[in-house]
Amino acid sequence: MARLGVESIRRQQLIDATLKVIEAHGFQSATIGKIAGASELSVGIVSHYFGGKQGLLEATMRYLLSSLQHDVKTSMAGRPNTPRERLMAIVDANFSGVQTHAQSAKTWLAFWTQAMHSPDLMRLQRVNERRLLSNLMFYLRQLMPAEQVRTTAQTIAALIDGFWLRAAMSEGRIEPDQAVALCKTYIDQAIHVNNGAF
Amino acid sequence: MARLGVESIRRQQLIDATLKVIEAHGFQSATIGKIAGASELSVGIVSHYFGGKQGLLEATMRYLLSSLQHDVKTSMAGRPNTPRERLMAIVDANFSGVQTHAQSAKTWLAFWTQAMHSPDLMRLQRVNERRLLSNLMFYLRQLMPAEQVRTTAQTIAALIDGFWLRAAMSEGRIEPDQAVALCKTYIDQAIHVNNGAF
DNA sequence: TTCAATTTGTTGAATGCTCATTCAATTTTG
DNA sequence: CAAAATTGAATGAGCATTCAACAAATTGAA
Repeated sequence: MARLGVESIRRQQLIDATLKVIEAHGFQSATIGKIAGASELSVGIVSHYFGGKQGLLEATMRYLLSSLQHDVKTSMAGRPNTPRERLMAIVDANFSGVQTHAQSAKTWLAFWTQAMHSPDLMRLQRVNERRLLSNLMFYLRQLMPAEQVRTTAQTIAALIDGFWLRAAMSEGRIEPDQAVALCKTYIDQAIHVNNGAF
Repeated sequence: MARLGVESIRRQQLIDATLKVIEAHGFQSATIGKIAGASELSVGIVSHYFGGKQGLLEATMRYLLSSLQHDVKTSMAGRPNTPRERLMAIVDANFSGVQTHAQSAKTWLAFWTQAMHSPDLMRLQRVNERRLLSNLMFYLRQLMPAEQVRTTAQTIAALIDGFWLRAAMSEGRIEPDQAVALCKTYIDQAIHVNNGAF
């Protein structure tokens, strides 16, 4: 019965171990040996299921990105379907991972850095960035003049990234709650200002 | 005559070479060998002047941070001494490095990542962050109610970091000019909104 | 059911590579 | 010639990858 199950179980074990090791020891010293140890499997298994270390790292980033997508959907599920609420849900989702795993921002940052020298990771990163941007623009379009939409979306995206970075650098000491609050404050400001108040 | 000069010349040669190599090959593969090659010196010289690779990396980050400080001073020099102009000068300075060296954002990002697992680099990073924040707060205090100052400063700082990150990820394709413009737009919005308009 | 045969899953020692560091030898400077 | 500066081959540590050997699960014939 476990024929098809074993493979996905092992893959997830290794991805979880990778995240754990990167959080604990940093990307540079996340070796196959440590990852295998953390997963209670052997070093050889990595090549078997992922073809090598690089494959495991890419799968791990894919997992992080899809988790984020999942968080966005979950965050939107129980809320009123208004443009403003949708924007707030996106902000919440982008910081919900930090709350559960206080140090996961470290992992993101490591992947961003790594992505700059790996075409595959870079591609993943871009897809995600575009999705966030077009998501934001879709809702902003319903709240302000068309010519303000793109720049506002870019600013929100930059804000999210900036606070993530801060969260990563501060060893978890910056409160995600605060970052969320400041992002939301900016969104309300932007809606207000771009409706003739400025 | 060159007794005291040689040391500082060699140090700067090696720091320049380090920046060049990181920009070209990435932080991970910036080896002593490549750095020595780029500086046209030998591998042994690194230990001689910096005690080892880690020492060279720290010195390089110190150099980047002091360059940024220098850019801030320069940027402020020829402008009216009003709070708003000072804020704009800070924004300009934070993106002037990107303009001259299109890929230096990569180096910053690499150092940020590295800093998270090196107490010395982390300390440098924190000092710099505090300086930026208190700088911003000093001028914002003259432009808005006291209770808005800290959060506005944090938002501006996050915006700057966020756009830097974007610049780094986009392989230099995001225009620093645009980032500067959006930061400035936010500052003017914040000044406006926090003076009773919202 | 029982037990080999076969397939599937897993191990970890051996291999070979990259790299930082060291330091005796060499060159340059004063 | 003494001191300072520089070299780069030698060393050894750390690491990813490989693969022959082992273990577990599955099958099917008796």
